[in-house]
Amino acid sequence: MNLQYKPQEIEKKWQKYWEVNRTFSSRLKKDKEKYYLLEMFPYTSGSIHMGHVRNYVIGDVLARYKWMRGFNVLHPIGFDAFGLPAENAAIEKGIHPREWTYRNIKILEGQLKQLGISYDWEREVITCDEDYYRWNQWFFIKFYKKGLVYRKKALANWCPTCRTVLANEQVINNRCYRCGSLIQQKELTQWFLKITEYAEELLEEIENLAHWPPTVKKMQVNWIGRSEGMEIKFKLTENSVEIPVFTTRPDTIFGATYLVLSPHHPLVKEAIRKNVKIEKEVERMKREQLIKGDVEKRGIISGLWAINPVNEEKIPIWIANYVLMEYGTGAIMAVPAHDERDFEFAKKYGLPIRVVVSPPYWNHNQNSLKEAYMEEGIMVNSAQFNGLSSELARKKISKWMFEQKMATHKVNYKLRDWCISRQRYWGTPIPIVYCSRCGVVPVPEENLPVKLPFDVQITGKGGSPLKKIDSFVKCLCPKCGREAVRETDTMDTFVDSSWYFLRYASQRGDHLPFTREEVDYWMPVDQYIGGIEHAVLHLLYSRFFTKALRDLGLVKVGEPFSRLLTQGMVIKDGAKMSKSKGNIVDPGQMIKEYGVDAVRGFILFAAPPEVDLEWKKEGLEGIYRFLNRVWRLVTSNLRIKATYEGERQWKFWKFEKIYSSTKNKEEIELQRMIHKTIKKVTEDIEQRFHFNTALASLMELVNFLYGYSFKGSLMYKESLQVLLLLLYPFTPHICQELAERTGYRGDLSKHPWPEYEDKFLKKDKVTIVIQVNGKIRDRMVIPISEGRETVEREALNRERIKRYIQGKSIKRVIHVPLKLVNIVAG
RNA sequence: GCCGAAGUGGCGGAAUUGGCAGACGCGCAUGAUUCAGGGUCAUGUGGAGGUAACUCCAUGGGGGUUCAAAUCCCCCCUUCGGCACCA
Repeated sequence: MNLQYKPQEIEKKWQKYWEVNRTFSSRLKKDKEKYYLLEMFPYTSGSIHMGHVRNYVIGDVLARYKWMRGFNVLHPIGFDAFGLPAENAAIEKGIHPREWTYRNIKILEGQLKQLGISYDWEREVITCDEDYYRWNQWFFIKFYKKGLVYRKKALANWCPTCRTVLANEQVINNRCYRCGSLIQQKELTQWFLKITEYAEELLEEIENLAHWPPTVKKMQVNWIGRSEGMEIKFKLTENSVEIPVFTTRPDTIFGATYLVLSPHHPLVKEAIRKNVKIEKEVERMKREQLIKGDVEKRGIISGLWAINPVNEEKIPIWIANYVLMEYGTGAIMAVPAHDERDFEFAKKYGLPIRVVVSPPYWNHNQNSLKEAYMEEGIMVNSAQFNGLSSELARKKISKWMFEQKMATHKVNYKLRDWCISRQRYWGTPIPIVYCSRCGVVPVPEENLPVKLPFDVQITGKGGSPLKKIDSFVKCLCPKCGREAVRETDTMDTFVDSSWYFLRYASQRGDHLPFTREEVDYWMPVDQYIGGIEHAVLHLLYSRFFTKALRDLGLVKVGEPFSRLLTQGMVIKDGAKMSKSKGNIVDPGQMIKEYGVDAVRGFILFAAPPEVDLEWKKEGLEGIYRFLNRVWRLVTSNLRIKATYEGERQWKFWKFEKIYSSTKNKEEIELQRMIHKTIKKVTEDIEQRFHFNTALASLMELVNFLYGYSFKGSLMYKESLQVLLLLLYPFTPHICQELAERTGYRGDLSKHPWPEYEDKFLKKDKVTIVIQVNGKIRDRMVIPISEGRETVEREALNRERIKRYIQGKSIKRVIHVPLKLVNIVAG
C-alpha cells in the first residue's frame, strides 16, 4: 500500500467508483425528505474556469453534507448550449455550431468529472437538444394562446457586433451584456413575452424570499420599479382632445406651467401638420433619443395649448427630448419648481417657475429658487389646498381630482416586456408561420418541434442565417394549407434557462415537458447557487416563467428558488481573471499539480462564499500541506486498526468512546475537542455556509490530534474517523481513501453525519476576564459552578486588581457569568 | 446624481447575541532534523516604549450612546456593485 499522499491517483480511483456505483443518482422517494440543490449550469464555451469551479465546489459541500444527513438529494448538471459564441466559432473556424457545441460539452464533462462533484449525471440537460428546445416552442404556443406572447413594432436594443436585438435586461450601461458593444436603438417588429403582466406579483413576492441576498432582492425591486400616482387628463384648448399625463406628485399640479410631449407622442404629428417648421427639430430630437445617456435637454413649442383641469389655466405644450414615450403616457406635466429636470428645461427656455410647495427657507419671491425643491413643505398658490402639508395635500388633491373625474389612480412599472426575438441561427426557432391569407399562425402543438435545420451557411453578414434557407422558410400554412413562410428569428437563450431546473426534476414526459408528480415532489429548488450577474436576468425570467407555468396548471409552485447564494468572483492580482489581463489560472493545471481536493480546499478556505476570492498559490500550498498532515496523521496510526475488536470490515463506524463518559483527563479534553468541532462544522455548513471557518476548526482539530499523547487509544481512533467524516464534504477523495484504509467499506456520503452532545462540550473550569473601568487587567480560572458573589469577591481580591482600585471607590460591578467581571471604580 | 454593499496585522480572513480584537492559514523569523536544497517538526510573529515585570496605542476618519463598541447611532472619506432623464 502506498504510504504517500498521491492525490491524482486516489482522485481518479474514487471518481470512477462514484460513476460505476451511481452513488449520486436520485430517485423520487415520497417517504424521504428531498433536497434539491442546484448550481447555475455552464455555458458551453471552451473550458471551465475558476469561477465555475468555485460555484460547483460550494454546491458539492452542501450536496455531500445533505446526503450524510439522510436527505434524498437531487444535484443535477447540464449545459446551456444555445448561443452566439457557437456561431462566432462557425465564422472564425468554419466549424458547425452543433459540432462545436457538442465537442465542448465533451470537454466540459471531462473537466467537471475531474472536480469530483457529486452530480447525478443521468439527468443531464443539454438545451440545444431537440428534445429540450421543442418544449421552448411548446411553452411559446401555450403562452401565445394565453395572450402572454405578442408581436409589436417598437424601439429595440440592437447590438451591432452580435447583429441581433437584446432585451432591456441584457443592456448594461448602454452596452451589450455579452460583447460590450454600444447599443443602438432600432425600430423593429419583435416577439415579446408579457412579463409585465406579472410585475405586481414578481414584486410582491420578493419580500417572501427570506433566504435570498438582500442586494439581489433590492436590484429586482428597482428593476421592476413600481411607482404609484395619478393619471391626470389635460385637454387641448382647441378641440378638447384629452392628453393624459402620469405623475407621482399630484400635490404639485397647481405649479404645472407647461406640458411636454415625447417626440414620439401621437399628438406631435398633429402639431407638425399645423406647423411644418417644427418637423426638422422633432426629427432631431427623435435621433437624440436613440442615444441613451447624457444628452442636453432640447425642446420646441408645439403650438398647441392645454387646459390645467384644476384651475382652468391655459398652458403651452412643448415637445422635448427628455420625455420618454415608453414610460407612462409619453407626456408629462412640467412643474419646474419641484422637479429638477423641468427646472433645468424651464431655465434654459425662460419658462415660468411657480412655487406651490414652500421650502422652509423660502422668501416668497418666485424668482429666488436656485434649484428645484423636491422635499415636502407647506402648500402655497394652490387655491383651497393652501396651508396644508404637501404630504396631506397629495392625498386630498388626488381624492378631489378623482371625484371630479379629472384623474384616475395609476401604477406604473419600469419593467418592460421581455423581447425574445433574436436574429440568429443557434437557438430555438420561434414556432410561427406567416400566411398571406391567415396572417400570423402559431404552429400547432402536434407539429412541434420546428426543427432547427442543420444545413446552414453562417457568414456573419446579412440578416438571420435562417432567412437564407429556403427549405426552412417555405412551408404550408397550418390553417389553410397554402404556401406560407416561417418566422426566422430564434429565441433568446434565457428562455432555455428559465425552466431547465424543471427538466432536471423530470425528463419522462412524452406529451409534456415534465411530469407533474416529479416536478411537484422536487420543486422548489431548496438551494440555488450562482453569480450575482444574473440578479435581474436569469433570476427574474425564471421567476416569471415559473409563475406563468403555474397559471397554466403545469407546476404547483410559484417561486422556483427558495434559497439563493450568490458567490463572489475569483480574482487574481486584484482583478477579475480574464484573457486580456493575462491573469487566468487554469483549474486543470492546478489539479495536475496539487490534486482537486487541495483546489477545493483552498477555494473553500480562502474566503466565505459570497465575497470575492483572491487566488494565491501560496494559499493553495497551505491547504496541500494540511491535506498531507491529515494523510500522515491517519496513515501513521493505521496500526490502531488491529486493536479495534479485530473487525476487518464494517459499513458504519459505531462510535463507542467519544459518546461515553470517561474519567481520564486527556480523554475528556479530546472528547470535548471532538464535540466542539462537530458543532462548529455543522453550524458553519448549515447556518452560514461559512466553509472557511469550518475548515479552520478542522485544522485546529488536526493540530490538536498531532499533539495528543495517547495515540494508541480507541478514542483516538474514533477521533480520526470523525475527522474524516467532518472533512469529507470539503475534500471527499482523500477522506474516502483514508476511510477505506482504516477499514471502512462503503461510501462516506451514505454514512450518518456525526452528532455532537452538549454534555461533552462543558468544561468544569473557565477563564474569566477581569476589567477595571472597561480595561482588561487580569484573568482568573474558576470552576463553572462558582456563584456570583464568590466570583466577584475573588476578582476584587486579586493582587493585580487591588493595584488598580486602590484609593478609589467601587461604584458598580458588572458580572457576565462565565465571561467577565467589570469593576467600575472612580 | 440616486440606491446598495464593504473598509480589521505584511496578506487572505476570524470574532455567530454589545463582553478577551486578530481564530485558522499564508508570509516572515529562530531553532531542530547524522546541516546541499526541499520536506517535516517546534517556537515566535498587530504597532510603539521598556533590560524586565509591564505600559500605552490600535478594527478607514471624526463625534456619540454604554460599565463595555470591529459590532449600535450621527457626520465624513475611500473602494466596489446596481440604476441612470422612469415624471
